[in-house]
Amino acid sequence: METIKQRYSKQRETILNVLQNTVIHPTADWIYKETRKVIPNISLGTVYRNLHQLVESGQVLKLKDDAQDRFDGKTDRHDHFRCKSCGTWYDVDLVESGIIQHFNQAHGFSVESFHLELEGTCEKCLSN
Amino acid sequence: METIKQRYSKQRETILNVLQNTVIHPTADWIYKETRKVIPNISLGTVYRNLHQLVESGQVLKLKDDAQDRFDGKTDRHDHFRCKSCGTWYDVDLVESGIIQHFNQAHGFSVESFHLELEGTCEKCLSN
DNA sequence: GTATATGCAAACAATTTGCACGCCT
DNA sequence: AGGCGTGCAAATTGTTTGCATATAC
Repeated sequence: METIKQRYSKQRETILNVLQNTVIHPTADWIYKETRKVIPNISLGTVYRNLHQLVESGQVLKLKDDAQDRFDGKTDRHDHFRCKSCGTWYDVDLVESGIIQHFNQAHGFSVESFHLELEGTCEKCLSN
Repeated sequence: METIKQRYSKQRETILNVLQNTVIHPTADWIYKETRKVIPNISLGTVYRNLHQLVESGQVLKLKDDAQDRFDGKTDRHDHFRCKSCGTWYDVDLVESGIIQHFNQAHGFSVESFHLELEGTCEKCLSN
């Protein structure tokens, strides 16, 4: 194990700030453009490097969209509703039972499909 | 709306066969290599084109992994457990309550996180 | 015969990386 | 001073596409 020494950088701080002040679950490119408003000469490579670091250190979540990666500055456990029509990602809270019906009523959405992805360590790897 | 006219092709049939006879949720490249064992001169472009068609026509599911796409020949509704250590995707069945505990006991897995992604149409788009 | 499917290679788009220089600590 | 961070541009990776030919119907 190796502790990552992370120095302060204006670029990283700005990127994190941008992410924590939006609800749109943006792509790297959107973040890049937004960050440029504050640091006009920041490079795309730097944005990617810092996003990667922020994900590693748990300050930011990486979401799996169709083409590009998306990022989420909200790191407390929550779920998502993704509109098939406009692609918007909404933050949502789980309800314990009658999930879908309850959900549609509460939000005015129309849920057509859902997918639960569990992550952790499988039996095989646990025994290694 | 346009009905897609899909002709028979040995390539597509073989790809679908490969997908329906594995549980590993493979990448396009793995499918390519596997298909080559049957049709040695099949091209990677053809594999991608057919995977896309099979997804469109609902015969195959596309999963969102980290880097590459993964595909699933099992199309009935089900969920996944993904091992953080070895990356394996397991097919799993949801249980109605006490999901995580029940789950760990039933499979011998150690669930560390989960994420429910709902898809459908949002309120805004419903009114268009 | 005609539209769909193919192999091949070139094009693309998102992301990563090597390098020389800059800036925290 | 030493090492992490940066900007830039080139490289890499996964996927898509144009084109001429082959095949299904």
